[in-house]
Amino acid sequence: MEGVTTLDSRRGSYHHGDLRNALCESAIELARQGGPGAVVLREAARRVGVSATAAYRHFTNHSELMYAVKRRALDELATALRSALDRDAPTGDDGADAVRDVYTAGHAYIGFALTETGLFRSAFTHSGWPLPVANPSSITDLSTITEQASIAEPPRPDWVTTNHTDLPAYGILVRLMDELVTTGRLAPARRDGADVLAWSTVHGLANLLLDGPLARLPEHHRQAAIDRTIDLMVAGLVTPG
Amino acid sequence: MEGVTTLDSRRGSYHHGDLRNALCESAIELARQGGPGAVVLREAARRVGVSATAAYRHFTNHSELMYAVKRRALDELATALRSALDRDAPTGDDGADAVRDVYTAGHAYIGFALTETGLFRSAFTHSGWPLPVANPSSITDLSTITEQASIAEPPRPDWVTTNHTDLPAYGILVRLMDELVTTGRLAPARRDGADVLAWSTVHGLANLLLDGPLARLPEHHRQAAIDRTIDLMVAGLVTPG
DNA sequence: TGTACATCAGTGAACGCGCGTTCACTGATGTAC
DNA sequence: TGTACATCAGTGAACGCGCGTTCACTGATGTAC
Repeated sequence: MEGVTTLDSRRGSYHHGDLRNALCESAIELARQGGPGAVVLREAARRVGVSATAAYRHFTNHSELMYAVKRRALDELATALRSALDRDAPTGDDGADAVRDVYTAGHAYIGFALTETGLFRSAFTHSGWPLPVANPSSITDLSTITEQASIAEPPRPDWVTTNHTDLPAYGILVRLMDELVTTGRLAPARRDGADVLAWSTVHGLANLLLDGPLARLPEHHRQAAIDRTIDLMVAGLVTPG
Repeated sequence: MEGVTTLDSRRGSYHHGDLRNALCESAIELARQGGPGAVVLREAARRVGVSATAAYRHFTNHSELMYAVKRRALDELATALRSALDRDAPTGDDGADAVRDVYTAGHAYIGFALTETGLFRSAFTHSGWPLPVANPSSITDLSTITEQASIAEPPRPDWVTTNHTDLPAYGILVRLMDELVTTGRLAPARRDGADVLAWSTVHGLANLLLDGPLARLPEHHRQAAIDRTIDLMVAGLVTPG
């Protein structure tokens, strides 16, 4: 047990030992409760029990902290999707499973937006700092994007890459769409852009429900709108099985 | 010409005569240039050439000003849609026209988001103050909504109603979908929720392009993503003509 | 038609707030010899 | 193994900023008699 002392033995001492992560965690919690506007550097430091100045040893400024929160929020979204999908047991009918997975992911996406609203808003707030570039299926020449992206990179670009692993939620979506094609439930001619369509649909619905004109639908109408929208989206995409 | 003096003759005098509108206009301009965060009561007053305090004769607080901006931004969106639709001349084939109108409106929606980004963000920013409730086609019992809505109303609810006229953009969408049904291009069984689906799709795409992982697509890929997404959405909805 | 007076629509100074950020600093840590 | 010293990771006070909002006020307007 002696090898693992580093973190715990340092806690409480003058040197925190893991302050960057602690600040991140604290900032995420602020975002979870109050959305992107609640991500206040001073408050995050306060909650960790450290002076505000200390944060500047680990983040060049507030934007970088905000950016870290944004990335983490996107990760939590992906995790939510993944764990919803994991709950689906295979039925033996691969095609039906593939379609069902799209439903599941769609509902999980909306569910995340409605229950983790603060994180959802933080994930998609306008930060000024660019996200990694998504890689829609309709775009074949990835190299161009990667290039273009790294040219437009902000000052310290090491925390930005263009790998798919950086956008796990999008990776999940791509996999789901591929699965539809593999099982013959999505015509290959419709595969291009199908991921962006699916994403746009659930993302737009989430936003309309949160901040748009659907914000005050009574609960059961809200659920009906969600079900119906996802139904129509899937029905428009897949070929009947 | 003597009857119309009121406004102009008062301008420059101690009493402005139309300060509420002037502040609104000023605030809208701030929103246009900098989004919802740029809507600063003091700055709006400054630009009108009036003390900040004066604004409090016309708005109870900053939220009410923000709300006015939000409403106006939604109006401008509707106007953009309408004028794009007006540019389409009838071809004689009503069914084809109805489908084309959906394309046109979809592209105009995205276009508005991309060119009037500040206003678009302001229209859909989280304000804390509720918008009028949209009235999705899948919800038949309007009276329930209206009731529920007015119960949950904020202190001074006279500028909030639940009429369709208050959500002109949504009214346009409803009309387009009805037209699809009338011309036989949308199966009546799919009519319910079709408006919410269409709205979600373009709204989601707009947000992903502005603040999401599609934000940094190179221009021509961006245009391809827009075209393809709207194509797929329409294709999934209408019956081939 | 003139006048007294209530009301309306402005003014300008000030308040408190909390933020991001900078500064000069100091205690803890790790490393070269 | 001990020691000198560079570097690292914190501290606390302070700055400037601009905001929303309140206060006591005053000049302009409109109305009753």
